[in-house]
Amino acid sequence: MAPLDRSIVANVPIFASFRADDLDAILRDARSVRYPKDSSVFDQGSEAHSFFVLLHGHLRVEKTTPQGQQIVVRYVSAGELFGVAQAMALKRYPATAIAVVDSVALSWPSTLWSQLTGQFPALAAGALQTVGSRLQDTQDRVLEMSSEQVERRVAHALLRLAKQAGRKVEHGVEIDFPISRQDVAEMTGTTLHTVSRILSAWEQQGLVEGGRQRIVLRDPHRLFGIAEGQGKQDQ
Amino acid sequence: MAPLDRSIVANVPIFASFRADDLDAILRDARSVRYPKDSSVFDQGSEAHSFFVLLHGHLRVEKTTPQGQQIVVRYVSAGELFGVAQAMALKRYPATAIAVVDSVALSWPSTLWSQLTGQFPALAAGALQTVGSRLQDTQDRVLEMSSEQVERRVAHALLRLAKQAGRKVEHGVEIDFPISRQDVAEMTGTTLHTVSRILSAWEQQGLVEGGRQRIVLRDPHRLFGIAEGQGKQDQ
DNA sequence: GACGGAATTTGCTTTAGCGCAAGTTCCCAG
DNA sequence: CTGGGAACTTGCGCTAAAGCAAATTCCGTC
Repeated sequence: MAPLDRSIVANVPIFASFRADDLDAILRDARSVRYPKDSSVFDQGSEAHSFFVLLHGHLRVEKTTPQGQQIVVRYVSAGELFGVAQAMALKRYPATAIAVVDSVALSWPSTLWSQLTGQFPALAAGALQTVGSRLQDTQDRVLEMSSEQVERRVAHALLRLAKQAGRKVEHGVEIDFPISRQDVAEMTGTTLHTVSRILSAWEQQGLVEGGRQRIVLRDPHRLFGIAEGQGKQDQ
Repeated sequence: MAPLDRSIVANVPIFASFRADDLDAILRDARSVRYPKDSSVFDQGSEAHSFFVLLHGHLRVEKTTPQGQQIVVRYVSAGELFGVAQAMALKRYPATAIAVVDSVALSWPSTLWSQLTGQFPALAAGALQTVGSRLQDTQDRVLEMSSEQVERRVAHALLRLAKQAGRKVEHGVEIDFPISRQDVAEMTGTTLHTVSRILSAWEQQGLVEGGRQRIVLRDPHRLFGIAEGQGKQDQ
């Protein structure tokens, strides 16, 4: 295995506060792995053998019921810690992570978690923050699903995606990875039909621009208005 | 402040693995506070001054949108760690915690968190587990809200409540604190009307027994059937 | 022991958005 | 460049559950 240079994690927030030699020590146990588009990094229900940091690309994390119903839990972007099941005392991964574009991740054996956190308390603190902010996001999502109608939820979802993985293009912000209507439906608790209808309507009004697995926000500001509920009285 | 004896945390899982003298050290900085029924332990948006362990009673944790829509995030039972906002790098509490019965909690100043976790790594590990399992629960809730209809969600919610805070009574399991139809609605993302209708129907069938802020499960097994979707074809 | 308010029940009406079905478009593979 | 399948669109009918409204029950209080 080629030794990993610490420069590769320069943009990983969780390692930002680490000293150079500590970083080297941590990276000694890491492996860098390439995940081609549409391959899985880990699968729901399989043994939680590793934890990861994403270096390049984007992952979709999805969760399926025994009956086959599926949701998109979240998207992972470069620099994020993920797959920390072991740290939460889980033996198995509670969800599946799929690369939506060619991606690269660092991985460590789960067995090292307790050793590393013992040695580097900042790692435990960082993980707690990561998990905490995910908890916040998920609770906000519950609140949203309880109180907002579908159109507003979709608007919120798109704005969040744009913020997390938006790329400025000529006439707006494009979501920087392939995403289908079905994916948006699974993020917002609705059906691909309803998402398609909503996006079509928005496209009419010049709010977004669609395409096959492609969404461009042309007017994020007005979209924000819809997300906040100011969208219906004046239109 | 009276010194706290370590016996009072005998039933707190997060402290289970601690040595007696470490426990004493931790308890030196703790305060024991009584919260009468309906009083708040902390309020959404206020400064996260403390973190807590619940010794006696039950709390309802609720979250409100700027527009006033509210959900019940969860119920806290004795022995649980809560209010760890600071540990997740939050300056303010993201929700409100209300005592639903007279309750007692230990509290520590948030400022001690980093010091204590530095000194006792098991505390950080325990917090990570706590937050992790909450994240799991919340994600399951999203999955449930996306894929199940209201009746099944209510069944799931009641079964969870019974498991967490059920008390065996003559003809079933009673939820051991006052809980209104409105509360159940806010746990399941529906309205009190719908919950009332569902409970009335179940009462007809002898599945539950209602009352003012009171729910007794008379036939948890059949309720489980409904929760899992086997409830509709044979009835 | 009557009063007042909160909690609950229940009927009726309405509707958002789901399910089904039938296209259409677009991309990739051969 | 042609065929096939996946992604997407769109129309239509239906229903679960929300919204609205009005009783009714229950409990603590004065």
